[in-house]
Amino acid sequence: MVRPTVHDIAKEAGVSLATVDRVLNARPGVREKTIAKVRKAVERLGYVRDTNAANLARQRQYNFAFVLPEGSSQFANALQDALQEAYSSQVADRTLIRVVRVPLQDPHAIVRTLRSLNVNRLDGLALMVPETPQVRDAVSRLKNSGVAVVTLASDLPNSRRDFFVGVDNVAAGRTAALLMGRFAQSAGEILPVTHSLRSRDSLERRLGFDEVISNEFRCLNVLPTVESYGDPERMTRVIERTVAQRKGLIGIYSMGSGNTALLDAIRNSGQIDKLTVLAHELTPTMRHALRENEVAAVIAQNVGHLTRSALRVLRNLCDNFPIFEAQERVRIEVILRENLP
Amino acid sequence: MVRPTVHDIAKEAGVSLATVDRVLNARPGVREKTIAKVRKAVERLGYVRDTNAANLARQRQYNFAFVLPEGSSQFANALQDALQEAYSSQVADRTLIRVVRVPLQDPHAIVRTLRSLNVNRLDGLALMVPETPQVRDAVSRLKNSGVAVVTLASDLPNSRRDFFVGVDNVAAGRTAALLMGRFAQSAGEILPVTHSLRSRDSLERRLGFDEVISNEFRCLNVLPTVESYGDPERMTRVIERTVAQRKGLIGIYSMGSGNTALLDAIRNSGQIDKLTVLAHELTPTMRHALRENEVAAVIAQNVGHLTRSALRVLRNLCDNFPIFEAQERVRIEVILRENLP
DNA sequence: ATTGAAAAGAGGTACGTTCCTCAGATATGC
DNA sequence: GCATATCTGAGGAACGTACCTCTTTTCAAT
Repeated sequence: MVRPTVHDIAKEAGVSLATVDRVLNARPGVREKTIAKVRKAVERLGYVRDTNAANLARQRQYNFAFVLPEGSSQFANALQDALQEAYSSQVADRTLIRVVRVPLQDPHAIVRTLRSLNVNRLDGLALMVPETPQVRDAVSRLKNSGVAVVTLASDLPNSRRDFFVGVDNVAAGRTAALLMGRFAQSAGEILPVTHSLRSRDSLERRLGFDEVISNEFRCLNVLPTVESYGDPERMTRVIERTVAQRKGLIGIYSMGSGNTALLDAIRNSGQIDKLTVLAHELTPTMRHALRENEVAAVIAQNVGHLTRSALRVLRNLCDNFPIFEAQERVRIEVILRENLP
Repeated sequence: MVRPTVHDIAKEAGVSLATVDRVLNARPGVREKTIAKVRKAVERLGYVRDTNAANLARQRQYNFAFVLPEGSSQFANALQDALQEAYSSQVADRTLIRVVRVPLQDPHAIVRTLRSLNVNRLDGLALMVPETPQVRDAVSRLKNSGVAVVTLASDLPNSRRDFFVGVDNVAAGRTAALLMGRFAQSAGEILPVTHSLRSRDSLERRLGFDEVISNEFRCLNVLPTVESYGDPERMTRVIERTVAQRKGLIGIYSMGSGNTALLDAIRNSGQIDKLTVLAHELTPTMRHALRENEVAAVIAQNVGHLTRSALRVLRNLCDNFPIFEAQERVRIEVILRENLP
């Protein structure tokens, strides 16, 4: 009982191999009746296409680019590492990946980069940048050139992007709130921090966080969000001032990047072991802070899943295949000191 | 810049294609120096074997069996579903999987099942059963017949099994303890429950749990473990009695299966919203309980990962390939109401 | 120098699919 | 009935690797 091949189908349907091939690959030039015959034979024999052989023969090359934030972003570094790993394993076979890093705070530089991509040599693009009108336009241009576009981790909901790969950030914020509420041993104030609320992910997390806190943990009071705009010194100043002045402060919720500076500031305030600190993304900094009990929990998304999902979606978009949304839903992971991977 | 092939390696190393093939597939008949030459060429060119072509040419068929607990185990059902899914996707191609369910409480039935496996038609076995001397012997027999054996979710550490696929259950217990300690709003007693401490996973979780509670949460007192031995009525009786009598009870930690009966019992006690309940494995029962706020958190392992990992490990064992332990380390997931997948 | 085993080369076929060409068949419109 | 367009058939060449046989080379021990 071996697996049937296209040859078996051809014999069973009483047609030639070429016709079977045309039917299986939905190429034109076959009558409806003949198509039905082949379909029946496929069903009767339980034929399943051998994807190994198909991929080998097809020799399809996917050219993808990943545009990620530049420099100090540990999360982006982790993503790039995951891509490298996908590349050297079989996950990314027949796909060429180019990673471009762009400065987060400079929308024009981002757009320049997006413009510089050679759309003739590009099948798909994965994008992790803040939402600005210029970026939306650039995405529109790429879509017009027939490039598949997915947003990664941070969505651009009003752009023409094809798909968003990443966690539901509202739910991530809700998860953070639930943890904050349950961990808190008394009433008090919570300070939300991020590099910028222009980043869609931060904004959505804040929404989710507020929702749960205001519905279920009335004794907690969420302060206005502190934005650092990627400036460590600004972060340090604001945190030190707030911690010193706000005597009712019991927790800090970091919704974006820049956690290294944030943690340093909290440490300097001398209050780190009195505060419940929650943050996102499992970077080396957060890993260390978890071990030291400085951070209560980290809400993370698995960068390996993220990259694999992005690649899968981009490939399917290129081939006009359907996307199985359930499979692409990235999980919200809760990392504590004891389940650090 | 296309991917290099074996031909390119042969040219680069200055040897013939046959020699490259011998080196890549670890066949004998090549001098150390030549092996080194080929290895260098592989590295210089960044050669990665095209697994599509390799699998196509190899025509290898793997025959695997999965022995899982019978009947009511929702976790085992989830595992079987995950296997089915792996089977119908490309994850399990060229592998034949047979699933056998055995009664957990009957070591002799388990051994009978293991004996009934035709070792000539079997390349590998994944096993999820409690640890008994008879099972250890059966594993030994299978190993003598050249069958690769991995334990799944629940380990058999003193057997001759090749590998354990599953979470570090001590760490899972520690994670539960950390959550229990942080969630608890006052001092009090914690009741640990399981179907049987003979199950290696329950035992280890209890160890990890006690470690963290006794080191860090002195105000919590862990009671002796209640064992239900798979009997729902016994479970109901014991739980109802304990909840009624122990006024200081603030939490319940379920380390094993049988959570449906456990939850029913707690519900009947009328104390469910005063108790912090933690349990393992994300079954439909637990999913519902999380949504209803009856359970604070579930510590889970991803059954998809588990099965994929088991398959990968079994295949590598069959081919005498190395196992990348880091990749096979299954994560301990913390599931709350808000990050339910 | 001769021998012999180990090492390396040369060349081939096979895996199942894709995709191509070219020829022959069938249907359609006039 | 004939031209024309549309289907279908036949055959074959790839894709990259595995694995086979049969030679030839290498190199150390005699």
